Amino acid sequence: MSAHGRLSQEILAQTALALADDEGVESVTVRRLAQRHSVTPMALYRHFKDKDEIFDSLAERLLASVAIPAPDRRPWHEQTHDLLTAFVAALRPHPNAAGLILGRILDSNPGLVVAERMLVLLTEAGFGVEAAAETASQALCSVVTLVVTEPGRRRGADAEARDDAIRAKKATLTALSPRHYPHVVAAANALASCSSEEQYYARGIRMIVAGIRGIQAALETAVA
Amino acid sequence: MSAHGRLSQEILAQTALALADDEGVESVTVRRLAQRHSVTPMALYRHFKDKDEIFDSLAERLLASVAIPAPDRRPWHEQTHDLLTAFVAALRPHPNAAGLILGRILDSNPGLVVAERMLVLLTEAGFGVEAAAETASQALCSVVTLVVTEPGRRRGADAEARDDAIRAKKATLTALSPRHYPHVVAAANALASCSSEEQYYARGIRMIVAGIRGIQAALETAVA
DNA sequence: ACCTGAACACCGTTCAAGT
DNA sequence: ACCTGAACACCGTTCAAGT
Repeated sequence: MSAHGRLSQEILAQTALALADDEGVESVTVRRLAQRHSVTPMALYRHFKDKDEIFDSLAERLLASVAIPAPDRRPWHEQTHDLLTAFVAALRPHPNAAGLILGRILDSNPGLVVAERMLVLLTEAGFGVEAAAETASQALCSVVTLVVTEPGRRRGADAEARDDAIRAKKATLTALSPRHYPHVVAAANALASCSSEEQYYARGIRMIVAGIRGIQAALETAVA
Repeated sequence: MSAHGRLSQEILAQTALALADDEGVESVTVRRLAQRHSVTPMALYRHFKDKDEIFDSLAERLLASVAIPAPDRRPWHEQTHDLLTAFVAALRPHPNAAGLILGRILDSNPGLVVAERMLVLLTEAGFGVEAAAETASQALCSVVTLVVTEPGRRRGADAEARDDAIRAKKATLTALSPRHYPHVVAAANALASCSSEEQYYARGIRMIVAGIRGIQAALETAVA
């Protein structure tokens, strides 16, 4: 790669994301980013004030990749389900970087678009301003956490290392005292990895939507 | 402090937690931990294999501080509510460190005790082994995320800096285009900070429990 | 305008040594 | 057994300089 006019926020955010995908967020350093572009570390400081801004850009890039479904005439909870599903679909390819989104949803336009859409749906559902704000925040953060804590994923490890880690975890949990932890031992396999990622995410999203509906029901009985 | 026989895993985990509370997790370094005990950095390596083990111990300490309610005869969802409330109560004093728990619940006995209790309650509710495992994991991780992403908190900042950050965030959100983000602008205050932490956590926990009950209801209709 | 180079204060971790 | 000291390879960031 040449080192002339080839740098930009966008391209550096893309490289940072690739680096996080390959080796984990802790491997995203100013120096390694510079190295990938055959450039001095200091060259990056033309495009970013500091390292945190690199992570801001990375999070923005991730949020921009959410394919927000167009509003339609179905009930709010079905549309919420689809919005959260789209959110998860955007994050799943990037489990190492997804956690960076947590404090940054309201810090970029793509994140604000997602938040705005969520608030619209909760307003349709009858939530007041404050309840909608806190519920939207919790729903979006829960979805991120679903990806970050997917059982059996290992930060920045290749498939083989991942399988070894899962096997080791299963062995450890299975070897626990069945007297003290009978349910943990019985569930060792499911706790160490998902048998089906699709089922894991489908159930997780259903649970979040069900939670919002539960809160909403309480709202309505309070009004009545 | 003397430097003779004064070090131990427990005491170092305590110092690490205090350091995280005061200045954020990124300030928890081997060298600063050693400094707080008037000791050479290398002295810590008698008690920990590497830095990650320090975080493991810190997480274990946090999980050990959960005051798990004694089982009683009330319905599973009420007991689940109280268990999650106790979990939140243990984490709230340590918002900077709470995130360290996320991948570590099954890595220590105190965490396993919490997980086992959660699995017992979900089994009472009628969940199968795999559904209970994934649901327990999601519920506990969501509760952690609730603390980590509490609106308006700032990692390792004092009260004044925190207020400044909240004021700035409110101003930024309020100044957004009301054409593009009407609901975000209207909810600016609630998005930037909680007006009531008690309400925020109460609603958050209710939403998680309601989510579990929603999944359970789907289970029962599938059986019927 | 954009990139380089040298320097500074930090970091985790190794190895060999002290007592 | 427990801690020290010097060293190594890394890190983010500053400042002054090149073109």
